[in-house]
Amino acid sequence: MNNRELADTFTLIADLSEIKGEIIYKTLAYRKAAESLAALDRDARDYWKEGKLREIPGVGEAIAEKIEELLKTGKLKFLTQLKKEVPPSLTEWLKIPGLGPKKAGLIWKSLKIKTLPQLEKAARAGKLRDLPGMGAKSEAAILAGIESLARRSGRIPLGRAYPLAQEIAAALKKVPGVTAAEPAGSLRRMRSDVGDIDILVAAADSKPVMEAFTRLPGVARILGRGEIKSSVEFGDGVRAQVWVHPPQRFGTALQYATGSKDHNVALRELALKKGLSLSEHALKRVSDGKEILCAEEEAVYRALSLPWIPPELRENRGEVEAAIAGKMPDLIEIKDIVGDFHIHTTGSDGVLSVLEVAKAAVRRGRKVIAITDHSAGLGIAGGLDIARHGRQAEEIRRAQEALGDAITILHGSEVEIRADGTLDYPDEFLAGLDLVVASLHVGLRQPREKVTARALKAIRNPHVDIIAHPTGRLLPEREGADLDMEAVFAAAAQTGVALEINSHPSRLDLDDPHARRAKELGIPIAIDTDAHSEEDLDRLFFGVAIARRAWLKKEDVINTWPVEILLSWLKKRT
DNA sequence: GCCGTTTTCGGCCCGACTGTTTTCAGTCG
Repeated sequence: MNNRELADTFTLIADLSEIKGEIIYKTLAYRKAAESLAALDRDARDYWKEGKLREIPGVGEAIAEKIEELLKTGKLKFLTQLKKEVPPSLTEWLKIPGLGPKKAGLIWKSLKIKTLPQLEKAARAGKLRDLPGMGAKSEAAILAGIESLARRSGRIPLGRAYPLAQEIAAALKKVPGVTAAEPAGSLRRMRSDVGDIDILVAAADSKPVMEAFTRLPGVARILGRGEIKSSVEFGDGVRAQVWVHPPQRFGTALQYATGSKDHNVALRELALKKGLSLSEHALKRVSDGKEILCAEEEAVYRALSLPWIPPELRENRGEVEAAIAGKMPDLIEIKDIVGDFHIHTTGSDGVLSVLEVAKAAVRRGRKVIAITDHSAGLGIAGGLDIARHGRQAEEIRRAQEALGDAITILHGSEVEIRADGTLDYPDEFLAGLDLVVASLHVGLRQPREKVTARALKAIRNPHVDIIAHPTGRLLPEREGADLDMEAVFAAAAQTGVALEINSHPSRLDLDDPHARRAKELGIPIAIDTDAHSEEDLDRLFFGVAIARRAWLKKEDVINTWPVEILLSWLKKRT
């Protein structure tokens, strides 16, 4: 049972407990443990083996015992019993906007129904409106919620949410009286997926903002509309909400709305120690209740004697402590990146020629790129056989000649790690390439031992320089391979191979907890675009954001190295 | 159920919004 499955199990326990009517703080504790497990940088199994389960935040005696039972047996007696008391199918209902645990429990107990289709039938038959505390409107809201559920598919990948948030913010900035409009929430923290889109607006009068917001193109449904907050749902099921605060309090509001929840809790605690109270609306002195107005977010942190903390770090993973100690990391920035070592061309499944993609890279300030088309084994992508590599070498030579000093073009390959663990090209051929990226695309569902062994074999091949998108996950749906990441990290640390943060929004792999762990172990990190088109080159931005969430500095990332240093690193790696 | 440089017991996230209410409960973030 991996971390994700453990986290899902505790989320299920929390949902069922809530419907059962268990005291709220118990369910919160299960949720907190689930979040911690999902964000863990190492396998929970390792913590267990080392007897350190209780070092995981939110894991105490009872939850540690449950984790142990799950790891040992794959089952949990407590959960089996709970499922007998509360039908697990009811958790489906909780995904319906506007229907929470209390109403779910009420409907289940009063009407003796427990599935989504039964609920829809009951709502259509008008059977919900007569239940205590409910009426025709709640019944209609549940029906609308069921329909919206059919359109929505859980969390929204950052790659989709980010441009939409920018559009909304741009539209609201044009409303008269608006002095600022910024995305907040997990999107501003650049999480790889977000639940919804939060926008914070500074304006003295909220009415025109709410008016404009609820009339944005694509809005299918207005979920709520108030003076401070409104929320809408777009036709594709994505939900967005806007908060409007007066400009002189914008900093406090933006800080609050950016979160994370845990970061804010840590800040509030720090504020109290300094005799201040921090809330959504204001920063106040406890002694006399006098408000410290913060129009800028920096002012909030300054009032707490802290440097401004970049949003990507605000996950309560030590950033508040680092800020207090004056040890904020100097995070990598997009301008630090000079190289891109994972690029496709028309040689395989890209749409640009070598010359075209090289020119596009020059326009973006890159000094060195590696052309890494797929190897022959990935037939679906039209991978190159060795003969075609000869022609590509010639194409690269001509492009290099045309561009001169503007950029260094390396001849590389994204070589397939085959299902049996061998690489797609013989070692003699790999040795002749400038740079070798190795990837898992096939056999991702192999058992842990087998798929891990394949990755380790590639890491230990002396010709491999970078392992691309190590887990092979695809957002939002496909989970990565069941790799023993600690083993992968140990091997990478030993051989000095670089692990990639793939910038494509559907990958973002390594994720930030893994990238942070890799950095701790001194493993070089690559941030590449895996570009198949010109637009893909601009998505480097997402990869850098993940690196920042992983606390990476410029020097941790090989794409920032001056060309000579990079070349000598490659030379040493054969 | 977790957690502690105020506490090993008694706190824990709280405010906006909606609907069903006539003062509040449930949901959401």
